[in-house]
Amino acid sequence: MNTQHVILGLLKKRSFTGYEMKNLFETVFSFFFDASFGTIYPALSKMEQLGYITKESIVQDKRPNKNVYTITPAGIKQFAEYMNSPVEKETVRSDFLMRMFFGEFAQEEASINWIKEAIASDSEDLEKLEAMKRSALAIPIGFSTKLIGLEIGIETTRARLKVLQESLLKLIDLTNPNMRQGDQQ
Amino acid sequence: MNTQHVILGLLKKRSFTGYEMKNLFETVFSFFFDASFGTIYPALSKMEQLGYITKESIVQDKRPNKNVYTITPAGIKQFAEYMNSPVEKETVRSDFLMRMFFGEFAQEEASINWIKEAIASDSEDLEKLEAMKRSALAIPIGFSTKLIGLEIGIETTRARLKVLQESLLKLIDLTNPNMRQGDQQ
DNA sequence: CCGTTCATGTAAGGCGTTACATGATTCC
DNA sequence: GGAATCATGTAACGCCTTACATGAACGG
Repeated sequence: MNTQHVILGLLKKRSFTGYEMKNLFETVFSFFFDASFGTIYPALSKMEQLGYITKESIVQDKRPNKNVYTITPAGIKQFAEYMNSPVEKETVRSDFLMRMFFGEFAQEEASINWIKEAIASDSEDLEKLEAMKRSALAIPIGFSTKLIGLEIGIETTRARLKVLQESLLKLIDLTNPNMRQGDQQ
Repeated sequence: MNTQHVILGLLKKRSFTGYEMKNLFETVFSFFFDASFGTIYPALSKMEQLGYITKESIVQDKRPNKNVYTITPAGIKQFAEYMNSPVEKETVRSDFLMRMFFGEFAQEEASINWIKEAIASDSEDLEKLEAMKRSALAIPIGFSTKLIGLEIGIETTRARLKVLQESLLKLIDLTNPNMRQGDQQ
């Protein structure tokens, strides 16, 4: 799976500009995919050359002109090939977990701060995902596989948060052995 | 965080060969990092050139010769710089979740099979992670941030599995509306 | 005998990031 | 007045994947 496949999937639904695609990547896809403008625009040019998509330039006033892309039969075929290929293994790259692994080489305070940051960031993510779920359920169409990504996002983020919060308490206890419940510095 | 930083972190603990590093990436790091030989060996050459590590060639009989790498003061400094840099955002790339998102463009049977495959793969991962946790706890040193990665791996995989199993039942229900509990085909 | 482990590397190509470049409009 | 939104692109560079290349020893 690469950016081209994802773009084709989006364009199967309707036509989009590169800018709109980036917005989707930052919201609905944020949990399992990302691509920057530096990836999207060159991909669109290449796909147009390859005949998978066509470009229509739309002149706007009060706004910059925009290019709207539409999938072609060749693009539809290409997307079908992707959907028939074996599913690739999920990859995760976590600088945070790497630092937890190398925790012995960091100052205790640094580790504690990294965990606090992770909790803050995961909490934000969780809120966003829950908001997305609410809006998805507001239009009731019954169950769709589209909800699976959202559900997995929500449940795994909750699980992470729980582990992080418990770990933070344990670490603080180790760093400050004299501090007990109710104590204040 | 890139492969060089991870290698430096490993070598802070003790010296390793490229081959041994790859084993670590496949086991203890598998949940949040990966690097293939095609990444590791060129990285080691470059790091030697840059003076971050030194190479010692060891001749073995009954086994291929090997190169054991050791960190230098320059490498230690480089690693410290990494540990002082801001933590990068975690990235996930999931072909499986993308296909769930594009589920409407796949045959229902294909979606069901992908979910079954995901359940099988996650179950295997969970067993491996739990085995790793057991061996980590067998040497009791109390709490260490190293356990956080393991815990997060275990708890998020459990959360994923739960969502997947529930989703599978819902999908099968939709596909086969006449099948009820207790029915057999 | 066959698969796995041990062990290292190269080469080509694809993919992606980051920074640079531009600029009007609209909301606070 | 300043930040965000709308909107597209290039260029350089770095990183990583995949396939290729080699080959002995050992366990089942």
